[in-house]
Amino acid sequence: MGKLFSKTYLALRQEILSGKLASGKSLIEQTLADRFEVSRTPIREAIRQLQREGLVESNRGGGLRVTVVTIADAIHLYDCRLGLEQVAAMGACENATAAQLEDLQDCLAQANLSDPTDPSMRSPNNVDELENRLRIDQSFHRLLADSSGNPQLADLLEQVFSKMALLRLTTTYQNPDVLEIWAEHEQIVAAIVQRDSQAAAIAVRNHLVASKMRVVQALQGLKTEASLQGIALF
Amino acid sequence: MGKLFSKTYLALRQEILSGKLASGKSLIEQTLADRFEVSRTPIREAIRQLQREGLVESNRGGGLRVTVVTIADAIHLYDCRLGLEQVAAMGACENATAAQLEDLQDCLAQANLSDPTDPSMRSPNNVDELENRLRIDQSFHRLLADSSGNPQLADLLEQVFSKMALLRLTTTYQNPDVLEIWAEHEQIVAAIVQRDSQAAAIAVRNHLVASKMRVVQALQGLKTEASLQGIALF
DNA sequence: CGTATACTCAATGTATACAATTTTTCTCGC
DNA sequence: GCGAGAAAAATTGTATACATTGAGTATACG
Repeated sequence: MGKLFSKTYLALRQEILSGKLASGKSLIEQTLADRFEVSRTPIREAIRQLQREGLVESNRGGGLRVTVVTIADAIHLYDCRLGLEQVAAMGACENATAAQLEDLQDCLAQANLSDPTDPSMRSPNNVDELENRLRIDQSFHRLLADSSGNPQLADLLEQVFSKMALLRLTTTYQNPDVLEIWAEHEQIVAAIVQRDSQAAAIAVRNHLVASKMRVVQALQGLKTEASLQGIALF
Repeated sequence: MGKLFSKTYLALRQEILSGKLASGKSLIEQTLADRFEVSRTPIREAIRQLQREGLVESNRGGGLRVTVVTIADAIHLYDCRLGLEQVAAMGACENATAAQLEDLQDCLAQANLSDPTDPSMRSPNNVDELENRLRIDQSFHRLLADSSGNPQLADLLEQVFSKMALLRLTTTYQNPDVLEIWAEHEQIVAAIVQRDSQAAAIAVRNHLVASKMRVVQALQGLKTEASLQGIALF
């Protein structure tokens, strides 16, 4: 029952999100078809879907490639989130169901579980632990988007998140402090629970402005580091 | 040099935006292929692109159709714009080039040209004139998005605009007063010219909140009107 | 008469062959 | 050696045939 294109879509997506297919890598239909042992047709369909999600973009001069996210893009994406997630938070104050509020709180609980005041956990060198936290963070923001009761909004945010996921591939491992976020998340949830949309919007704004700053700093750190080694990152 | 799929894409897009292919109409590859006298392959490519733009969506139960925009969707889309365009306006205050500022002002001038205090022009029964104003309005908002210097943002807004264009097919002709907007547009431009991002954000907010209200009222008018006639609009 | 099963048909999914186009590489003349 | 131009290869675009799936219909059986 599993359509071939959806299998290859999932596989490709996984490879992109895991970095196995690096940012900027150009996608050749025949090559992929050979690798996945299907014809070009399902590959094309899979690529189209990835294009819709923003994980694949067209190379200048024709051809497709895995989307490249530059520092400038990162900033721009954060600004998009800033606009959209404030609206989402206000929507959530009006429309979040009891179940959704619980889910949000569960998310916080899960995060706290792995984030005691133990300083060794604050900046874990453990990659699994980091990935786990990232997953929870993504869940949180996705949950927030869904709670807004605005599917159009959730859709747009999903696209932004996809591209940010690409970004994190290069960033977060280098910058565990990005995970100061949980106190900020708690403020957001608190405001939503109280159905205080002004406070929620402000909390989201604070969170995203701070996150943006953290990430940009991390990226610029990476950049100078890379340029010292003569690596062209962006 | 014109690839077939781009021709059929343009044709299909035109038909959708002009209403010739009505909202909700389901798209059958073979049928379209016959009509445009090409094979199914370019049709599929064209449809995928339209899907990316949000003009085509998947029907529950499989199959694709021209996107249906309900009243709820209209509200949701306005909320998305509210978030995104405020950010756009603030970005424009920082990044708009002299040329872009001029373009924005030209846009206003063009609108005023066809909007003297002549009351007969205020609610033109002239369809061409209405379409012209709509075009100018779209240009204005697109220009605003571009002036932000944030391509990601412009991209997201473009998607929103596409769906709104579908909406206007049913709405605006019935509701010429929607075009009270120009005074509001002037405030936006004034703020951007002065590089006052707070004022710009507020002006955008005012404009979109008002527009949203106008459109929702118009839609609800349509709805009751239609239900009186036993027509299921949404 | 109702229901379940098999059939039919319409639509999409997949493979493949071929065309058109673009890019690369090779060679020839300078 | 190097640039122009032609041959070759690689890549995407298009057509078409066939497979699969799913929805609807007819039919046979209880």
